[in-house]
Amino acid sequence: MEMKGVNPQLKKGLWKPEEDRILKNYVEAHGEGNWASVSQKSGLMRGGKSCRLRWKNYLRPNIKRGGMSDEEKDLIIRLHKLLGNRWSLIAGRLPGRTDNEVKNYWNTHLNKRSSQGRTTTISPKNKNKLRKLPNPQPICSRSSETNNEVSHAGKEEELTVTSLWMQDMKSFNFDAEPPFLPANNASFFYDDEPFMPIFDSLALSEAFYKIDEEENYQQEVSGHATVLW
DNA sequence: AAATTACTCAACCGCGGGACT
DNA sequence: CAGTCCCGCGGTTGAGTAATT
Repeated sequence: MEMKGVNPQLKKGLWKPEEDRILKNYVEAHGEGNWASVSQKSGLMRGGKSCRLRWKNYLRPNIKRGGMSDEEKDLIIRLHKLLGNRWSLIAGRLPGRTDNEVKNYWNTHLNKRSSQGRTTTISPKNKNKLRKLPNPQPICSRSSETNNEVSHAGKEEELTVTSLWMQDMKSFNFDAEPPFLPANNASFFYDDEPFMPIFDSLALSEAFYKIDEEENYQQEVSGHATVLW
């Protein structure tokens, strides 16, 4: 039996353009899947997981790059409220965006926890630990955003995001049509990743139940339907 | 101008689940 | 049923870069 695990021959780290070209050519010729053999057959000295990730997050057709639009930000916030950290599910609602990109965007731009408590000077040795400090604030709390982080370029964006969030809390209508079908805007979804209404709606309805049970939102929110589905 | 600090995001890791034998 | 393989997910890291001192 062959040992699984670390292969010191395998290359790690950032992909070079030449490696991208090899992987892209190989996958376009042979199709996706069986990533473990890709590195051998293509000549890439990369692990299967690395190849798969590079393809999925970067080389795959129809990947959208660049900053998130306001609509995408709004959608991420809303879906995260519903689904939590189920990034692949959230990314499935954002055409051209990957779960990794959504996760990164949330952690760096939308998650207030990651930007709180940075006012003290941290030594270089500890700087990486800073992000791991537990934070008692709930996700998306706005409690501390007025007393610091007022002097960088992201301020305007944060205000936009948080105002969207406040708007969301007022406008999201949990009595609206259940999210079981995408109705007439099917073009909203991936062409190459078909929407799966049954599984998706199970997850979403589960999220609805949780919200209903834990926070009793249905009594608090009312008004017009919003644009999730 | 150089050093330090902060931030971003591509990529890695470990784990769990499904398919197959 | 147990073992193995493969895939996909979410958490985390750290290199590269931008901003600040």
